[in-house]
Formats: sequence, structure tokens, C-alpha cells
Amino acid sequence: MKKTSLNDIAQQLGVSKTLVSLVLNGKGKEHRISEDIQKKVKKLAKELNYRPNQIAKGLRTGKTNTIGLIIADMANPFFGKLGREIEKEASLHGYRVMFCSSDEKAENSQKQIEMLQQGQVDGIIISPPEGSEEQILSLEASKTPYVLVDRYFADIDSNYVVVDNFQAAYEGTKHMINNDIRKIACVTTSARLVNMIQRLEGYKKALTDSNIPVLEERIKVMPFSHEKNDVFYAIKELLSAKDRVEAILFTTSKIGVMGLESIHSLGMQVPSDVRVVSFDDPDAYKISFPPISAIAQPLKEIGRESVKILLENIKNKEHKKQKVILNTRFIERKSSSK
Amino acid sequence: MKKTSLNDIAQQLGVSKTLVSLVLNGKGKEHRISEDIQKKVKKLAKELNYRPNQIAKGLRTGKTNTIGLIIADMANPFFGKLGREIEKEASLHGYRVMFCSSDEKAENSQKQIEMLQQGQVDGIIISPPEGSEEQILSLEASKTPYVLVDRYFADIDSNYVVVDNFQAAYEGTKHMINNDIRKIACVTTSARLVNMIQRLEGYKKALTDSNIPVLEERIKVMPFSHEKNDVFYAIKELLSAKDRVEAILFTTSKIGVMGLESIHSLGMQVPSDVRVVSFDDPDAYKISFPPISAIAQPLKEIGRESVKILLENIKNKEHKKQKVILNTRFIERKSSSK
DNA sequence: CTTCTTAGTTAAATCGGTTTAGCTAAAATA
DNA sequence: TATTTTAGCTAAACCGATTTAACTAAGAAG
Repeated sequence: MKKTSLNDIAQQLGVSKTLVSLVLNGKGKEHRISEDIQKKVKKLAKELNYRPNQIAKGLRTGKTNTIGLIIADMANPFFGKLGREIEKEASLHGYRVMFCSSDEKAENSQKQIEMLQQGQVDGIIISPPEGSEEQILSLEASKTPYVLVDRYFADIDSNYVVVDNFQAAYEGTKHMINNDIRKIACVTTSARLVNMIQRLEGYKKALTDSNIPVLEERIKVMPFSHEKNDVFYAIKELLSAKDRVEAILFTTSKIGVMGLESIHSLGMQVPSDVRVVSFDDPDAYKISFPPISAIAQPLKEIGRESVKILLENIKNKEHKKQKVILNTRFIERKSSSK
Repeated sequence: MKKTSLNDIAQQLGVSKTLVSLVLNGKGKEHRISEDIQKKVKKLAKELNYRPNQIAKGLRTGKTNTIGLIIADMANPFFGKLGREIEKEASLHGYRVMFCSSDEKAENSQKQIEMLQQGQVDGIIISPPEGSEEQILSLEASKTPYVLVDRYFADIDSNYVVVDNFQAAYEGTKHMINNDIRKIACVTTSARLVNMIQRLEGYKKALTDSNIPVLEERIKVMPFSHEKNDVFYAIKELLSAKDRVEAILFTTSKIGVMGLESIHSLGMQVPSDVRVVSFDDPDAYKISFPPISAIAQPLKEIGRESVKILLENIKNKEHKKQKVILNTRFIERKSSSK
């Protein structure tokens, strides 16, 4: 049972494939194809279960109705949920999504961008890893429509959709300070990505605004590609120092989850031994006992906005750059107060 | 800066595009193209940063080097991780992955299959929702290479990769019985999917093997598409009955997470008020306090096997059907013993 | 000196659609 | 009646690669 092509239909009806194409694309009226023939074509197409070959269509029209998505890791609930929202929104507009996990490695995103650019997608949504500036510039140069999410590069004029990371971290930290906690650590990562820099800045500003000194030994920056062990030792240091911290701000849920595991395995309890606030809001934080106070990102909106902007750029390649900064939502749970 | 095509290279060198194509596909020797010209072609291709248009290539060769993946929901960590493993394995073989979330709805997977079949992918890995038998039969009829994961249909001879759900549920239940727990409930879903049936059967068999009566009121089957509320009321019933259960087996992590939230919001504690064992092993279970005993599925292997089988079927469409049943791993944590 | 090899190269078909430009016959207008 | 318009349809180019089936010129063999 071979797939039926335009030609099959055309031949069986003794008409040209041009006609069949026009009719099936709803341009029958416009090209004054007689009602009679239009009916016949549609009927036979249905009977033969005709599905246009998107590859052929794509070759001619230069459109694939597919968007590429490059994120760090779709197994990470933050990116998984974001990916899902992007998929949903794209699907509403007739687009499919090709997912790529970069593992935050510029060499991976490099390959993925190249792959996606080989005529496979109409545009790209990317959460650019550290050191991928060149890649973004090359997207720009090749006029590939793209939107950055989660982070951006200050010196590159791009479309992007991010959250107000400074404000988010500021609020999270302030919340603990307002609960009479003053010895607050921050465990973070990738010191060079703008979103992480802003989170750290927000943390610092909240401290200084309350006249609390910012101590370098209370800021633990995990290596580029961090493992459970890295986090464990950081936590251990923070919690075993003479001047032990009372609380920790985690700047990603990946670190947060590892951090909580570490806290537990050190035999400590939240919040009695140490208070916790974390960026992102994975399910884990809701069912954890106690539940973890979280800085939730508006994933639905991020997804919706990024797709919207991308599609606008696909339609009109000269569209002016759009920069969207969304607000986070602080969710107070039991983990962050004495 | 337009993309360079084969023709561009050919014209600039004054040779035919046939030659260029042959050289760049490593068939230069075979077709005795002179070393001299080969070098020139390769050099210019590199200079112009030539990338073959995969759409054009796909049209001609009928191969896309893309596989389609249809899962319930990539935001669900179980499927997210599985998806990631599939992506990894596919990528090792030069394949990309198009992700689709069906939300366990047959109408969605129907559309997604149709979409993927329009010449977009070389094969499909699908976790078929309830009621999608027809769709699988049509995949079969159209000779589309496909592999089922997580579940299968008993009356359809398909490739599939699943785990031994009966044994897994049996072990999980038995573990609690061995800890002197006898009043064990099971909260499950989708009573018609084979994997869920087997999980329920495993639970029942473990009880009867220990001479514990199987009570219908201790088996809560969540509706097809369940929400937090559904689980909440089920849990409430189980824990407020006169003959209150001492433990619960959750047959998916989605239900498990909702269940744990419910337990907490009822003011109950694990394991003192109720013991818990759950299928799957999301991060949430590791950082939950107490950590949750889990029936972990070998996601890496499932991903690897399903891709392997799919690629074999893409290479050879007459390949005989392969059925792989993998073992789960029971991870004892603090949630399941008194 | 002709014929056969062989090395080196290419024209053209093909994949399955979309789109442009134009054709034919009948109807309308001059 | 001659010309223009219009309705209805189609041939052929095109997208950018792969692949088949030659074709040419030079050297080898007879």
C-alpha cells in the first residue's frame, strides 16, 4: 500500500496535478475550478487518504512548519515543562517541535544549530549555553529567525524572553531576611550566564539593603557542569563552618534538588537546621516534607511569548527585536521560616 | 548571505553538480574523480560552509534521519527522562527526534501519527494511549517502522520495549507485606492499558500469595485523565475508612506525587501514618522527607533498546518483531517500613 | 590504423509538491 | 462577423539534492 501522491489523484481523474494541488489547497474558487471537478478531487483525495508529502512541500516552499528547540536537558523538569508549553503553543499554530538537549555545552548547541539550519526548521528557540555568543551571532548573520529563552547576551541585540532574575532573587532573599534570618548562603552555578549573574546580584543586593555583609565564603558557585558531589561538598562546608549559615538560596532547581538530598544525607532537617528557598518549582518541592518555598517561573507565558515572537519573526524577517521580561512568583512554603 | 547549494559550488568550479555531490558523499574514489578536483571541491565546500539541504536530500532519498516520539507528556519526569535517553541514543546514530505529547488521548496521538507520517520521519516510537489500537494497526498496514514503549496491545504483533510490570508490582507489594504490613491499598489508573492491568495483577497476586484478601475498596482506579482532586478524594477515603489502610502502592509517579501531596494536606505523615511505595523514581522521591521507596524503571535501557529496534526496522522493513521485557529495580527508602 | 578499455566527467531523470505563465473554447462585446 | 473577455484548465519550471546512464578523450590492445 504505497502512499498516494498528487499525481495518483490527477491521473485517476484525468486532470493535471496543478488542478489537484489548487483544489486541495483551497484555491479552487480563486482559480475558478468548476465545482463539479472540485468535488470529485476532494472525494477521491479522501478515499485514497491522501496526505501531502511535507518534505516535497517544504522543498518547494522553503517552509517546514517545524521549529527547533535547544534547551539544556529535557529530563530536567524545568526545561521539560517549558518544552511542553512551547510544544503546546507551537501546535496551536500548526507547528511541530524538534527538541535538542545541549547539556549546557556550547559545542553541542553548535552542532544542533547547524543540524537545524540544514533546512529542517523555520526558526529556533534556544536557551544559549555559556560561550555560545558566536553561535547566536551566526544565527543573526544567516537571518535565521530565533528567540532566546531563560537568558540572553547583553552585547547581542536579540529577541528574548526571560524573567526578572534580579528581582526574583532579591525577593526570595528578602523573604528570609524578613523572617529574621541573616546568615544566608547562595548556591549557584555558571557564573558567566546573565541569568545567574542577576540572581546572584539580587541576593547580594537584598543583603546589603538590610545591612548584612556579603561574605564570599557563603557564595558557592558550582562548576559549569555540576554533579551531586559538587553540591554535597558545598553544602557540607556551609553547614559545618563555625559560623554556620541558617539558610540557603538555591538558584536553580537542579542545584536545589541536589542540595536538599545533601542536607538530608548530612542528617540535617529543613527548616529546623537550615531554611531553604529555591528557584523554580518542580513537583518535588510540593511533596517534599516540608514543602520547599519556591521562586516559580511563568513557564506557560515564557512558552507562549517565545513561540509568538518566533512566529512573528518567521513571517517577517525584518521584524524588530523584542525583549520580554516576565515576573516570577514567590511561593512561600514551610521550608523558609523558623 | 544565502545558503550555498551544490550548484553554487559546481558553477564556481566549472564542474557538474553530480561531481560535487559524489565527492562530498565520499564516492569520489569509487567514481574515479581525480584527486586534484576532489581537493578543490572539498576546499571550496569548506570555504563556503556548505551544508546539504536535508529537505532536498530527504525528498530524493526518502530518508529524513528523524524519528518521531509520541509520549503522554514530556513535562512528566518519567517521560521527560525517557525522551532524553531516546534523544541521546538516536543522536549517537545520527538521528534527530521530533517530540509529541499525546496527553494519553487517542485523538491526539492519531493526529500526531498522521502528521509524522507525512514524510517527516523514518519511524516512530510511541507509548500508545488507551484506545489507540486502530492507529497501531494502521502503522502496521502502512509499513511504517515503529516500536511501542511502556505498554503494548496483546492482540497486535508489534515491536515493544516494556518492563515486567507484574513482577515489579509484586515485589513492591511483597516488600511491604514482608515488613508486616497487611492493609495495603493500590491507587492506579487507566484500567485498560496492559501495563496498568499487570501492575494491578502483581499487587493482587502478592496479597493472595500471603493469604491477604484482596478488597475492592482498597483499589482506587483514577479516571482516564486524572487531576489532583481525584487522587485527593481517593486518598481521603482510604485513610479515613474505619478499617484504614496502613500503606499505599502508587502505580505511577504522577499519581504518587499527587498522592503524597494529598497525604500531607490531610495532615498525615509518611511512614508513621501511612507507608508508601511508588512506581517510577522521580527526583522528588529522593528529596522528599522521608525519601520514597520506588520501583525504578531502567530508562536508559528502554531508550536504548527502543531506538535500536526502531533503527533495525528502518533498515530492514521485514525485520521480525522484537519484544523486550526489562526488569525494574526496587529501591527501598524510608517511606515503606514502620 | 582500427577497436577496445578505462579514466574522468556530466546530462538528465527523479523525488512530490507549488507556482507561473499561458492555452483553449465559449461567451460577451463591438 | 471580428474581437475581446472570461471561465476552466494545464504544461513546465522550480526547490536542491541523488543517481542512472551515458559520453569523451586518451591509452592499450590487436
